[in-house]
Amino acid sequence: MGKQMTEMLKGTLEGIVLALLTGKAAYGYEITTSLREQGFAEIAEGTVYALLVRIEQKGLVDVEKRPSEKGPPRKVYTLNAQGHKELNEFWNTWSFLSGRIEELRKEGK
Amino acid sequence: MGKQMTEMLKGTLEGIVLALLTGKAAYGYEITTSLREQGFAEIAEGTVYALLVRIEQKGLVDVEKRPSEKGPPRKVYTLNAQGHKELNEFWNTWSFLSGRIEELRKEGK
DNA sequence: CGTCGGAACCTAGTGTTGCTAAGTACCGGT
DNA sequence: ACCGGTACTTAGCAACACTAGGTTCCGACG
Repeated sequence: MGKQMTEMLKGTLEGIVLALLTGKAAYGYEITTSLREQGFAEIAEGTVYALLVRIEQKGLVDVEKRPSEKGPPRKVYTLNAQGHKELNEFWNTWSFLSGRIEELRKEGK
Repeated sequence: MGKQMTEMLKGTLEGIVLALLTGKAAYGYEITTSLREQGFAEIAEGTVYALLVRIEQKGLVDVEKRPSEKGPPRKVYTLNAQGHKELNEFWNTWSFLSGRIEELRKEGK
């Protein structure tokens, strides 16, 4: 993974995952492959699982264990009220930063 | 500063500063106040200086010391060829990430 | 003359984050 | 009995922004 992308993901990856969880609960392995299909080709598996542990401990998601036909039980994550709130703040922060940066890009040319 | 913003700045602040330097050389104190005027209200002074040391060591900028009428000599930073290259990569990385995230926002509603 | 404040810069230590690399557990097919 | 895919976990590392101090230089003011 590019070093730049790695650093840029800090602070945004959590929001990305929260956004992925809106409307549709999902489990770790699913989220990882989903991210890869959506272009985040080289996101490390361990990164996603660590992030999920974090947002669980922050109380942003509810967790339910469901048996799988193909392997060990899945941990299914659902966005709860606090998670929605956090996601909302994420969009606010993102909008501000994104706005500032796009302005810089315009001025640049 | 919001925790989210702090984390989100990782990986983008360097690009922001590089962008600020395009076309116009500047020194640390100037960059800090400039950032604050542009809405990054609570950026820590030390953060900017540390970042400047970093991009200097990476060879992205040329440095020239100029005396100041009002205090210790200023270190004026100018974007060099490698800096422009890095900035270009920054815009690519940013475009990709920004595009992905905006798509997530659309899908979210 | 001394000192206070603003301009300008520097640095050691901390917390958060994503990555690396390795491992464990479960199951079907060969 | 073993391999590969599914699914999750963990310890240690590197990069980055922040905290909280500090230093240097100068003019103004009492």
